[in-house]
Amino acid sequence: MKHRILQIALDTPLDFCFDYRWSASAESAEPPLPGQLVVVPFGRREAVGVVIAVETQSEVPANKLKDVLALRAQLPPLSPQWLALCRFAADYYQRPLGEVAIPGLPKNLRAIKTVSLDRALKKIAKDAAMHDPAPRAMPPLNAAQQQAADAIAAAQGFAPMLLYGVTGSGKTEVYLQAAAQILARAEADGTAAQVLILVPEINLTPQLENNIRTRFPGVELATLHSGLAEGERLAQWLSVHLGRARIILGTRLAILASLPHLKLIIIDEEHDPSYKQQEGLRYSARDLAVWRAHQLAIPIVLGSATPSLESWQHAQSGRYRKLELRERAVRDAVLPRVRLINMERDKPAEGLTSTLVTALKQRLDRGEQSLLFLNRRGYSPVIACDACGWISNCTRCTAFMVLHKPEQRLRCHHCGCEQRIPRSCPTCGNVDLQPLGRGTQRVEEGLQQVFPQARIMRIDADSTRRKGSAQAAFDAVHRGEIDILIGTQMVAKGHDFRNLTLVGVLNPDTALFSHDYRASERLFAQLMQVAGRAGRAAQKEGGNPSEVWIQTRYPQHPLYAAVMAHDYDSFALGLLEERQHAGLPPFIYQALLRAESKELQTALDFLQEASRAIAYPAITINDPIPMSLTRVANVERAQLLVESASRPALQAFLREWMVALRGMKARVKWSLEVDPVDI
DNA sequence: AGCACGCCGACT
DNA sequence: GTCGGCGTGCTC
Repeated sequence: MKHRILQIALDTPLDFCFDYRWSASAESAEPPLPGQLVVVPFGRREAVGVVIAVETQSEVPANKLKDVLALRAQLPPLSPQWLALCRFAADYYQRPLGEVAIPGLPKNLRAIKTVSLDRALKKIAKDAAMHDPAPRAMPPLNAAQQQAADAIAAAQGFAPMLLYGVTGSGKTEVYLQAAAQILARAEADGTAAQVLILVPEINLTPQLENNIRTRFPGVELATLHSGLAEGERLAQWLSVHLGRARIILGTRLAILASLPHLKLIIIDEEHDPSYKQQEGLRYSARDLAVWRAHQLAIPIVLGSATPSLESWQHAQSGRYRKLELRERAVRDAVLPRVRLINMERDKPAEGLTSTLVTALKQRLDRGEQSLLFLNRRGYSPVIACDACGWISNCTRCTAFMVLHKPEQRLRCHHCGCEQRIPRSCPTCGNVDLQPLGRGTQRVEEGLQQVFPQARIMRIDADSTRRKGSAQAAFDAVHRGEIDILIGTQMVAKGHDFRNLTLVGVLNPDTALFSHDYRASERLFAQLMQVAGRAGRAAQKEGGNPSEVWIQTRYPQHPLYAAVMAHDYDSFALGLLEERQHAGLPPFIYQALLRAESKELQTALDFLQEASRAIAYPAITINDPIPMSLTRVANVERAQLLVESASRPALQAFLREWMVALRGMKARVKWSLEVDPVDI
C-alpha cells in the first residue's frame, strides 16, 4: 500500500484531528509513525502537526483531503506514552489534543522551515563537556533523611509519596540521594533512567542547579523553563527527548516534555500555586505528574513543609505514603521562635511596631541580618483626597491605582495602565492627596528614617525587573552586604540565608478574611515558609535563638496559634474538617465556566443559558456571579461554578456540556477551568 | 486562533 | 474613488 491517511493534531481551538493524504516517495517509502511531526497545508497557511494515527481510509470526502507537505524524519517520534499523556490532559481539561501537544514543543520544531538539529546537538555536547567531573561525595544524611531516601529508591511500581519535612529539614538532600540511587541502579543494570525534578520557579532556586551539577559530575543535566532563549530551549528539550539528559530540572511546563526514560518524579514545594498554569491550558503540573507516574508505574515524591490539603488528605487516607522529616538537617539548627505583636496595643509607626524596631536594632548591633515580609509591592495601594473622598480608582478596572513613588506614577497592577501622580485632587483641586496603606517601597523609606546607618534592600517584582537583578540582589544578601531585607513573597522561597536571625511579618491579616476559602491555607504556607528563612545555620554557643515576629490585629486567631507551634498537622486537620462540612475540595470536585464581555449582563446571560444547556445527575450548577475583580481592562467578567462529589460524573458532564456550549454560538468569550484554585 | 471575504463610512 | 472598520465563516 503506497498511500495512507494520517490523522494529525494541529494547534487550533477545533476539537478534532485533521486527515491528510500521505504518499510514499523516494526518500521515505515507509509510512510515518504516530508521534512524528509533519508540515501540512492548513487553510491558506501551513502548520506543523503531530501524527496521531495512520489509517488506510478517511471519512473526509476525497476532494477535501490534502497531501502532507513534509515529514520531520530527523526527529525520533514522540512516544506513545507521551501521546497518551497529551490525550489524557486534553480530555481532562476539555481542550483540543493539538492545543496540548504542540505549544509545549520548542518553537524551532514548530516552525515551518526545517531546522538544523545538528547545531542544537553540538551545543548539547559542548555544554556537557564544560562541566567536567570534579567528583564530590554526597554529604551524610541524618537517620530520617536516609530512611526517606532509601524508601524512595526502593519503591516498586506506582508509588506516590508525600515527603513531609519542616523548612530546613534537608528535603533536597533526600531528593538527590534517592535520584543518585535510582541512576546508579540503572547504570548497573545497563538501562537508561531519567529523573524529573520540578520546582515552582527556577530563578528563585539557583543554588539547586549548581548543587546538582557538583553532586552529579559527568551526569547530563537539562533545565526546562520559560526563561530559556529559543536555541537553548531546543537544545535542552532535545537532550531530554533523545534520552541523553539523566536529570531534568524544570518548572511546571517540564511535565509536558518528552521524557522517554522517566524513572522518578520529584515535586519540590508541591503545595506551591505556581504549579497551576493560569492561562491557556489551565493544567496542574502536580496532578499531571501523578498521572504520569501512574501511567509509567514509577515512584513520585511530593515534597513540602506545608502540603496542599489535597495531598495531605491522600497521605492520611493511605493513598500516598507519608515520609516525615521532623528535624532541621543542620545539627543544632533549631526552628525559630515565632511570636505575635498585638498591633492594637503596640501601635506601629511607619508600619513598624516598637517591638519589631527593638528586635531590628538588636540584629544591627550584633551584625546579624533581618528580613521583613510584606506581600504588597508599590508605595501605597491607593491614594485619596481627605477633602472630597476621591480615591485613585483605575478607569478600566474595578481596582485601585497603586502609588509607585520612585517612578512618581500611579499604576494599575491588573491592566498595566499608568499615569503621573496628580498634583491635586481631580475632583476638588485639593493639593493634599494622602497615600493610604503601605507597600514595600514605603516600608523601605520608613526603615531608612528609623535606621539611617543600616544597609537596606528591597526585593520585589519592581526592584528586580531587569534580567539577573534578582540574582544580584540575593548575592549581595549572601555576601553580608545587607542588614535589612524587605520584600514580597519573592524573598520567602528557598533561600538559605545563614546569617539571618530575624524575620518580621508586617501585615498578614487581610488573608484571614478573604472570600477565597484557600486564602488561609496559602497564608499558613507562606508564613511557615518565610519563618523558615531564619535560623538555618547552627545556633551559636550561648547565642540567642532566631526569632519570627508577626504583627497582627488578631492575635487570638487560631491560624497564628498553629504557626507559633509550627503545627501544620492540627491546622490541616482543622481545615479538612471545615472543608468536609462545607462540601469543599478536596472532598468535592469543581469546574468553573468563565465568560467575559463589554457588558456584564451579556456575560451573566450567557452563563445563565449555559447552566440550562443540559441536565445531568449528581452535578450541582450554581448561579452565575460576577467575578470578584469584575472589570479588567474594560472587560466585564462573570463565572459559573459546577460541583460534584464524583470526579467521573463531573468529567462526563463536562464532556457533554462542552459540546452543547460550542453549539451555542455565544456572543461572549468563554473558557472552562477544571479544578480551579482561585475562586 | 488565524486568515480570508464582504459590505459600509471618511480620507488624499 | 480607495483605505480600513470588524461581522461571518472556514480550516482535512
